[in-house]
Amino acid sequence: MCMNPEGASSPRAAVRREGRVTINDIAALTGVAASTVSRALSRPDRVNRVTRERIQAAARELNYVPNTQARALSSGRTETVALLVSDATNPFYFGLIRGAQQQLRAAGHALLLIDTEDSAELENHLLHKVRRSVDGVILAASRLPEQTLSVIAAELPVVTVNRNVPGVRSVVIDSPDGVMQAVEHLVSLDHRAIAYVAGPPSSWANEARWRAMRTAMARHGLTAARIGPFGVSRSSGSVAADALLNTGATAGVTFNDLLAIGILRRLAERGVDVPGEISVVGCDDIFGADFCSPPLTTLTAPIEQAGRVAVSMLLDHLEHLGETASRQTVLLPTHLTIRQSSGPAPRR
Amino acid sequence: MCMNPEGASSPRAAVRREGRVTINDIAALTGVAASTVSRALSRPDRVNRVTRERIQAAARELNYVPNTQARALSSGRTETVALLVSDATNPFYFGLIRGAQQQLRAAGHALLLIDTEDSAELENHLLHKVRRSVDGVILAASRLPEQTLSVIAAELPVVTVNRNVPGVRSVVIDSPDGVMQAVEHLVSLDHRAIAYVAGPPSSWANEARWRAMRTAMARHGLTAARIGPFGVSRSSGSVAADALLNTGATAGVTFNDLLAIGILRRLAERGVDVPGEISVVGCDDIFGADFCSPPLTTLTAPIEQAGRVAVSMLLDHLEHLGETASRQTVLLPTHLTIRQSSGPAPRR
DNA sequence: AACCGGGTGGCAATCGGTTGCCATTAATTG
DNA sequence: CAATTAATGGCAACCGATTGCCACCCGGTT
Repeated sequence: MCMNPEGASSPRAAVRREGRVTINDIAALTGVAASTVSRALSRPDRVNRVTRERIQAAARELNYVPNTQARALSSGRTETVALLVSDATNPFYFGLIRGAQQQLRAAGHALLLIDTEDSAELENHLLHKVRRSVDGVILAASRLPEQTLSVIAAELPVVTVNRNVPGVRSVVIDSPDGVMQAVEHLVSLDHRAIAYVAGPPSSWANEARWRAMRTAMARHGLTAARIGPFGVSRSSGSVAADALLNTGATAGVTFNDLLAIGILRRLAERGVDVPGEISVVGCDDIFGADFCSPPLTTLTAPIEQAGRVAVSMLLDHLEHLGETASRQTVLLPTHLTIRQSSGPAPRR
Repeated sequence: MCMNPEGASSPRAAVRREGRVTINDIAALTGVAASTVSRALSRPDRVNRVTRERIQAAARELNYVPNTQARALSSGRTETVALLVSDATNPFYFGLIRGAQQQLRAAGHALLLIDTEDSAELENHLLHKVRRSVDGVILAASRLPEQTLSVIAAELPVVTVNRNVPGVRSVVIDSPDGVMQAVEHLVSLDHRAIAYVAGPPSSWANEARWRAMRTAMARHGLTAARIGPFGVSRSSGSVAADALLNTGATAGVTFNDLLAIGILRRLAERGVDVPGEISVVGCDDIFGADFCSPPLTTLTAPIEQAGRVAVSMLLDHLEHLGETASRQTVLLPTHLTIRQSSGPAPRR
C-alpha cells in the first residue's frame, strides 16, 4: 500500500498553501485519515507504532505546526494562561511575570499578560472577556471582592497570588512573618516609635502586613502608628515621607519597596539622615532596592518562585480537574535583608 | 467532540457549559439566523438598525462574550499580538511592555508575552509556533539574522523595535543621536579619553551606538576606546568596571543602564570616586537610573512611547494589508539627562 | 465452526463563529 | 406600471482540529 494515486497533485497543494500545513495534508501524504493523524500526534498510544512513526515523519517533513485555535475550539484546551497584574510597570510584577513565563514555557503553554490598571471593574471585565480563551488565570494582587472572586473561581481555574480567599487556590508570600522579623530588628536597635506606611486599602496584603505589625509591636508592649493609605508609586513617597516625619516615629515599615524608595528620596531631599535620624524598612526586595541610596533594608520575597509555584499549582489543577486539591494554599517564606537604611534609634 | 445530545453528562462539561452563550442562543432568542447575529455584532452596517439593536440588546442581556478561537478559526483574525523580548526581567522591556499593553487594550487586542531568553534559536522556534495564533508580532531587540527576519516578515506582519532591516517596519530609538550628545557633554567637561562599554555583539543597537560614538569623537579629533562585549546584567558590571579602569579612560559610555549601574556599584566597592575620578554615562534611563548612587547621567529613551508606536504601526499595517506602508521606520528622539555620575575630567 | 476481544483506524459530528452567494422585499426610476 | 437596484437576512460551506462510536482484522478459545 502505498502511494497516493493522485500523488502528483499533493506536493503542489502543499506548495500552494505554503506555511499552512494541516493534518489533512499529512493525512494525504501518508494515506491515512485525518483523525488518525490527530491521534498519532496527540495520543500516540492510540495508534500503531509503524503508522505513528510514518505520520510523525511526514509532519516533520512538512514542518507542521498545529493550529491552536482549531485545537482549542474542539478540545476546549487553549494551552494558554492569563496573568493579571494590577500595574505592569510595578517592578514587583517583573519577577512574577518572569517566574510564570519560565514555568509556562517549560510546559509548552503561552502567557497572556493583562494589566488591570488597578481597577476592580476593569479586572472583572477583562476576566470575563478572556474567560474562554485561556485554560486558567493567575491573579496577582487582585482587587476583586471576595465574593466575585469565588464566583469566578467556580467557573474557571484560578490561582491567586498574595490573596487568600476560601476555596480558591493561592500562593501567598509570608510577608506578615517578615514584618515581625522587621519589628524585632528595629526594636533590638532601640526603636520604640515605629510607624506602618500603608498601601492601597484594597490590597489584601496591606491589611495582613498591618495586622502582623501590630501583633509584633504588642509583644513588646508597643503600639504601632499607621499612616496612609498611599499609592504605590515613588511619587507617593514624598507625601508619605512628610507624613512619616510628622508621626515622630524613629522608624517606618512601608507597604512596599516602591514606596520606601520614594520615601528615601524625599528624606534625602529634606536633608534627613537615614538611618541616623530615621530608619526605613521596605517590603519585597524589588529591583533597585539594593542600589538605591542608602541601600534598602527590606523583606526579601521569593517573587520569581511565587510566579513559578502559581503556574505549577494551576497546571496541576488543570490536570486533575475532578479531584479536590491536596493543598489549597502555599505559603512562601520571606526573610529580612538588612542593608543600610536601618540603624540604631537616634538618642532623644 | 461528539457530545451526547443530552449535553452535560460529565461534571466537567456541566461546569464548562454554564455561562457559555453562543450566537445561536442569541439567534434563538431574537428569532433570526445565526449569521445575522454574527453580522450584527461584527459588521453592524450589514444589518438593519432595528434588527441590529434587538440583537445587541439580547447579546447584552445574555452577557454574550464571543469565542475568540472560533472567530479566529474562520476569519483568520485573532486580535492578539505577540511581543517578543529577549529577557523579561530587563527593566528596559518593562516600559515597552507597558506601552504596548496600553495601546493594545485601547484597540481591544490581547498581548501574548514571549521571552526568548536571548537565544536566536528559541526566538525562531517560538515565532513559528505562534505564527498562526497571532495577527502580528513585535520583536524587541531581535537576535535573528537579517535574512531570517525578512523571511518571517514576509509571512507575518512584523514590527521590530531597535532593529532596522530593509523591508521590515520598525521603530527605532535614536540613541546614536543621544550618544553624540553624550560625547559633546563629556568633551565639554574636558574628557579626552572616553571608552565605549559594549553590550552583546548580536545587538543591532550596540553597533549603532558604537558607530555614533566613533563619529562624534572623530569630530573632536579623538579616538574612542572600546571594551567588551559584556552581558547586559548588573553582575557583568563588575568585570566591565575593572576593564574600564584598565583603559585609563576618564569617562565611559555604556551600552545600557543595567550595565552602567553595575559599573557604579563596582567602582564604589573599589573606592573609585564617580564622577571625581571617572564619569559614567548610561543609556535608556530605566527604572532605577534616577535613584542609584550616584544618580546616573544617561540617555533618556521614550521607551513606553516606543511600545505604543510599535503597536500602532502594527495595527495600522494590519488594517491596510494590501497597501504599501507610508512610513516604514519611525525614529524616536532621545535626550541626555544629566545627573551626578558625570562631571569634569580629573586633572592629570 | 462459531465466538470473543484487544488493537487499529475510519466516519462523521462537533466546537462557534464567518462569509460567499442567493432569495426576498422594498425603494427608485424611466 | 414594469423594471432595475439596493438593502436585508437566510443557507450552507467552510476554518482545522478532536473524539465518540463503530467496523474490521487477527489470533486465540471453546
